[in-house]
Amino acid sequence: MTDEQLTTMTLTEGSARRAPTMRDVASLAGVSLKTVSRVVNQEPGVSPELVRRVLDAVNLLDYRHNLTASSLRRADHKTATIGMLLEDSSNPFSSALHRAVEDVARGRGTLVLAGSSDEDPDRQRELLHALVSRRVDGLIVVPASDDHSGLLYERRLGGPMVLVDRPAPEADSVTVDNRAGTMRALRHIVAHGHRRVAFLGDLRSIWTATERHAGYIEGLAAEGITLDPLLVVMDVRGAETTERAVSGLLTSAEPPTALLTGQNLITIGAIHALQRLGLQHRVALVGFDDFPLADLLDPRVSVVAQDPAAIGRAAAELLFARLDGDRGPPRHVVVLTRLIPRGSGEIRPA
Amino acid sequence: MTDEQLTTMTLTEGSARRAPTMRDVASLAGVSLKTVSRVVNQEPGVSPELVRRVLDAVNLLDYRHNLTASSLRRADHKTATIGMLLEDSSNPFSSALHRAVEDVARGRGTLVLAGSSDEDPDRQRELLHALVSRRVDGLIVVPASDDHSGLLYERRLGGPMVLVDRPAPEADSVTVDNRAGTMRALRHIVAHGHRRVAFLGDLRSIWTATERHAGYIEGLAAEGITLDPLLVVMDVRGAETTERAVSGLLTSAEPPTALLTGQNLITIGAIHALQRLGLQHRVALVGFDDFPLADLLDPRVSVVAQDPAAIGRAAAELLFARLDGDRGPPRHVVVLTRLIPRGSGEIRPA
DNA sequence: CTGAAAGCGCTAACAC
DNA sequence: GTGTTAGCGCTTTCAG
Repeated sequence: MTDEQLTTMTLTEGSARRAPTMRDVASLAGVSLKTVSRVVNQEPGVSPELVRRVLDAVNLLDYRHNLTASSLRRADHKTATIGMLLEDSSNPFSSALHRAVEDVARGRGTLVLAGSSDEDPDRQRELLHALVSRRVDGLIVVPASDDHSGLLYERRLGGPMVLVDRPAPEADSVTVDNRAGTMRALRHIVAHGHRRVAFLGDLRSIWTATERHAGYIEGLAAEGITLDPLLVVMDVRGAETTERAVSGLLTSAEPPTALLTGQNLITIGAIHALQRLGLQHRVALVGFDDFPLADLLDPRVSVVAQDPAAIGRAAAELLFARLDGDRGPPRHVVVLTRLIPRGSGEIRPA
Repeated sequence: MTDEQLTTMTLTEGSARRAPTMRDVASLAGVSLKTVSRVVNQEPGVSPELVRRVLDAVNLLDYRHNLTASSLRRADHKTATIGMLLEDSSNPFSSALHRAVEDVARGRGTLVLAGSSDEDPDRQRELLHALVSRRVDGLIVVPASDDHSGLLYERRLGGPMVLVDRPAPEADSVTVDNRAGTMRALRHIVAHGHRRVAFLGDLRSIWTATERHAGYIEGLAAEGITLDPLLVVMDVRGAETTERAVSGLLTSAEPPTALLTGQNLITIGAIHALQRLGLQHRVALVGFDDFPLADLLDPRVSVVAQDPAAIGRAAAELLFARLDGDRGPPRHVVVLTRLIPRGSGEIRPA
């Protein structure tokens, strides 16, 4: 590039100037396009003198490497971007997951393209399509409902995929010990003298909900307590319906003396109901999944805590192992939950 | 594509098959590449018969449009992806923001590439670079600290940029009425009989922290109360340091009768300290920024609430207006905060 | 060590 | 309506 050309570019700065390309850098530095490519990609074997000239030109022009063009031509077609399908990026579990994945990805120079499915299979399909169209290197997915078929089909086309929170035999997955965690919670409650423990669970279409429900059933059996179907409410969704369900339970003829809630928002709804009835210090409560400020409430809320950061990290590491060429059979990581007694779960029956 | 070729492809299905391209679709459908492009991009003027043949071939081959190649060639160079720089995707304010932007973007067929800067300018630069390299169509940024220079410089190169939470004259921005909101909170506290109101603020390097501090000062003046410097603690970061600061204030010779906290985590730290001292029902508290479960605590926490969803929506709409060609001067949207009295802010002095 | 030519998968601009 | 040609910005391949 001659001085005259450079001047012209400077003059047109105000307008929407075309972004400089490698060619521009090359002609300004007086080298070939390929040499610029080598420097930009930090390939070895370029003389220090040329490296300097190229770098100077890069700075002068504010050249920014175009990864979209790069990955198009590149043999491995990698975009250094992974996709993530969340249930809802605004809920604390999802966002902690997202953050953990982001942190692992950053260490590998990779960015995360995330979307929220809201448990809607259509939305999930749409997002999946959008991510595949952008040729993400791999996917981390919290599957909406249990329709894994479309998901696994798409996996055949795109790169590797790691399932989170809900497993499938054919794919890598990271889940928690839902049954064992729930059983431990039940044992804990029973150890404090309760025999009538109600269980409130999420939509039965969600795998974790049925697993936790199963854990409750197994736990009762292990403790030699007969299941009372009236104490089980499934398909509870969100805080509001939970409030009604809990109120119904507690004002019934034979109310439970303790509650075991199968999910975050259900726990919060239950607390609302207990407070409204003034029973928060008389009815025991253990929730599955921890939440912020659980230790600031009165009573402090006992929970079976998941570790979303550990889950996210595990998922990301599985994915990157695949991207590094691991062709082994599907791996299924189970991250353990932890019972945190804080007060609400240690209330004894009247 | 002949039948023989198709058979060969089917046979190699098990191995890592190259993803089908438009050419593959074209030859299978017996049309030109351009016709496939027209169908895939839903351009008008293709006979129904050919549309059908192309679509059949697409389904048969599981063809997925390659957006990276498309945007490279396309005149506008749009990638249908926007970048978002957050403080920390795992905190509730950031994730609500993210979600709101995602929702607006979805309506425009656009995906969101997000990263967390953790208030670190280096990390911010790095992420910015990564986003620009991927040629995002535009950026929504919650600036780390107040070093806007690098940010605005990058803006000249890339597409449009909207600043959130911290404004700059040269760029579009969405902020909240930090001063007015804080003044309203102070007036509210004073109206309940307090004269000694302490203020705890975040790092002075953060614009919102200084604005809220200024609101406190102005509020005092408006109420005719002399500022007592001993009641002001700035540069409080996180829950722990807050706890120490609050304990110090409340055990001093002339303790405050009310607390005004300038940020989420500071409010929570203050509650911890108050609970530890058993003063939560004696010292009034109003926090800037709402948080989940604030209405489940005892006492319920009065706050000046921001509306992260509205902020995110506004930011996304500003950005898409620019992407639609708006070349007007920078616009600065201010989203109003709202005082929510819940109990803690209505405690009267002893 | 450096460079010229070809082409990644797609769309723009023009033929027909 | 449909097809042909050129080329987006880059990396690959291969020649020097």
